[in-house]
Amino acid sequence: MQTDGPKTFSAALLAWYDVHHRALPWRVSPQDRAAGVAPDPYRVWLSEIMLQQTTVAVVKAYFEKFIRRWPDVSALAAAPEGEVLAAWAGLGYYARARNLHACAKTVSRLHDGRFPETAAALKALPGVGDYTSAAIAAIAFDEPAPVVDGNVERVVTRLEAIETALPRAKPQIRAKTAELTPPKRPGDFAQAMMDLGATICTPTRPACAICPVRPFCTAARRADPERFPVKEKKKAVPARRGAAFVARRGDGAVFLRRRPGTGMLGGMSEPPTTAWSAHADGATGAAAAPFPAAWAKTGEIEHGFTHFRLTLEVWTADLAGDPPVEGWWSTPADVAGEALPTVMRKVLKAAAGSGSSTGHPSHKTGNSEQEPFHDS
DNA sequence: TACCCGTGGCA
DNA sequence: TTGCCAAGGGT
Repeated sequence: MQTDGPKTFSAALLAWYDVHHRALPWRVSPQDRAAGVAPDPYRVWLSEIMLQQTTVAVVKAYFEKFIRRWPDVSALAAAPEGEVLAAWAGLGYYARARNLHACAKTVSRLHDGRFPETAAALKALPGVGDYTSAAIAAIAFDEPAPVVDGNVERVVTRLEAIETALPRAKPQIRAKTAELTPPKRPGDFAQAMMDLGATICTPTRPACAICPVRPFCTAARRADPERFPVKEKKKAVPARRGAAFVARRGDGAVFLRRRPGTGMLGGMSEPPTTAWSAHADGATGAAAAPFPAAWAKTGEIEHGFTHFRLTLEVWTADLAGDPPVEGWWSTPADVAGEALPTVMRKVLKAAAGSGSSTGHPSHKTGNSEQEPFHDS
């Protein structure tokens, strides 16, 4: 006869986590935690915001960069928003960065630089919702709050073979998670659930054979874990079209402007673009340019957003003077540090080295000044 | 409630 | 190529 495994779900999961937990830059290991090392709420919060809908692999480098540059919440609060957005560029969902900065200022001023210690109080902060408030409360402050992210939804719907489709199943999942969460080590438990979802209870081909909580799992017993979670079908994403206008100066600088502070890519930088029309015949072409110049179409880029696919014509012109619109010249040395979202970096790449107007992204050749200088 | 909001990797 | 998915939140 074999020895009995742990009697409770959380005991089985935590025993597994003690051995197989992932080592992550923002994480205190269960061993260190047991030895009395307290997580830094600032690091927990920063990592949780970055991890919203974003992969661990991508977040690591951004997290290290932010911590080096802004070691505590007051340092982050003191930074200009533009610098935070520039550091965030490429991570996506830029409202997160604006809310991150707003939250840092709130904590720094209203809370004297210390984060609230309950899920309820944390949830009042900008950018901190149901998931993040529970995660911070559990990990940083040992509150047994139910932490439900996409991993937990998958694990729990499989455990219980929940047939209700998401998002309607959320209340049931949350209730079951609350029931499973132990009064001791709630932070390790939450992180263990997420590690389990990320490494064992994966969306496809889950590794049930080595799962530490298989004895508790209904879906594994029925041999159909991949059916869960059941989700509503998503609508097809529409296409939009527009044009971007890259003005270049003799020294290679490009002309940028700042987008409106809210909405799509809010507060981020861009070369001037038209509105992005849902119609294929939307205003594009040189006539749609923000100011007259010898515009030449040098390419097109495509970019997938969450709710539409964008095709952007790329128009290029060389300018002698300053354009009659608000913005600034960004030299080749400065472009890397601009708050340019990925879609706009694609535009600049498509415009670079386009003096011969084929539109094919090719490396710079240094002969990009053959268009007549024009206008001002 | 349903929709808005980025990006990159992978089957 | 297309769709799905990743430690969701705001409105």
